[in-house]
Amino acid sequence: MNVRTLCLGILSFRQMTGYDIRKLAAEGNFSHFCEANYGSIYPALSQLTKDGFVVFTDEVIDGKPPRKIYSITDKGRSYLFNTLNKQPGPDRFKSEFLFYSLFQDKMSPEDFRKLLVRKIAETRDTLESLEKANDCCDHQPSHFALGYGVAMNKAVLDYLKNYLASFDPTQVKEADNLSNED
Amino acid sequence: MNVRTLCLGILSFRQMTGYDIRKLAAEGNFSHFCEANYGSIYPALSQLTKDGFVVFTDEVIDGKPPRKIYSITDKGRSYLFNTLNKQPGPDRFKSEFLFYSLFQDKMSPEDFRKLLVRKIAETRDTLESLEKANDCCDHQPSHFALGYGVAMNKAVLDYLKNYLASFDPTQVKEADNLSNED
DNA sequence: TAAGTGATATATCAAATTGATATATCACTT
DNA sequence: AAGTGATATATCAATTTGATATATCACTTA
Repeated sequence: MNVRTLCLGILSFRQMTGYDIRKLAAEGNFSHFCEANYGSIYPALSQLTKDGFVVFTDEVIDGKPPRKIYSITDKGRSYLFNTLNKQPGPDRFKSEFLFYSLFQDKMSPEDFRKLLVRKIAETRDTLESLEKANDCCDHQPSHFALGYGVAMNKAVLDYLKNYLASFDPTQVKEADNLSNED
Repeated sequence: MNVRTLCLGILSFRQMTGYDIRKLAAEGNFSHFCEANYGSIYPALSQLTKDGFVVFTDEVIDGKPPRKIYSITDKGRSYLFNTLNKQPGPDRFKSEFLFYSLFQDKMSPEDFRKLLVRKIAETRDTLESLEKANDCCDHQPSHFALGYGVAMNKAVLDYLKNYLASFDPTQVKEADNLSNED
């Protein structure tokens, strides 16, 4: 699925700017299972406009930066639902952390432990943000996807904590106290 | 982490051809947490050769296609371990399936159920392959990463099965009988 | 009040990567 | 003898990433 279809899908929920789409797809709840940046979103919107799948209105309000507000058209909607009838491709998971873990025996135990502790903190933060989002939108379309993310991250967090505990039981607390933001 | 580092890491375990690397990174056990294709691997190997991080020997055996067997150099090894000292980037997860799930209320229940059943079969196949791989290589460097994948896919499988059950209890068996290979 | 920071907003571009395709040989089956 | 599938290298258009440029506004802080 390319960025054009992603934009079309997001615009099917409500009209918005390219900036808004990027926020959803790189920071918001959508970002847990899709990704897109300005460099692909703006060209995608241009192409979709050319194809008649979306239209935009220039909003020029005095004292605000001008915006292009994109809306999906009937043609775009029917193209989207046609795409959605095809089978989705497989999930894709990339983890630099797991690649690093292959070299555990080339690192000092100290270094690997640090890696684990950081990953635990990161996973816990992700999990918390997913749970929070899931509580807020009980009947939203994203409820199922958020629950999927919660289940996945819970399992990963357990696995990591258990591994750290078997590695060194005194260190589980360290991860609990480390915020991921530093 | 780019494909050059990926190749370097894989070559640090043993010498092999570009074709072998691609198999690991697109089909083998490595493919569960990293990805690369010919189009990025061969250019990466050229660059690594230019940089002196790897060397290759031309193997020309009569009655076999000629191969370039790449090995990591000391310079390459030290560059790799230097890279591994940096912090790994965050995991990346992309799921076309979850994106599709956002449009559940735009689909017929029948269509969404089919989507679920297929995903369950796919996840079960992935899980089985990970468990099998993990059993074979108890003390391999990939043991931790495979366990991570097992934990993740188990949780996802449970979540999907529970959702399907709540959706329609008679259909859980259908997923159990459906092979993913069709 | 001036300066600085961070959010909003659009846009572009080099570099990296994907996904497909081309080419060729060998092993195996039909 | 023909066809299929695995081994093996290589290229390329299209897509995507990640960074950067530009500009305005809101807010804080010195």
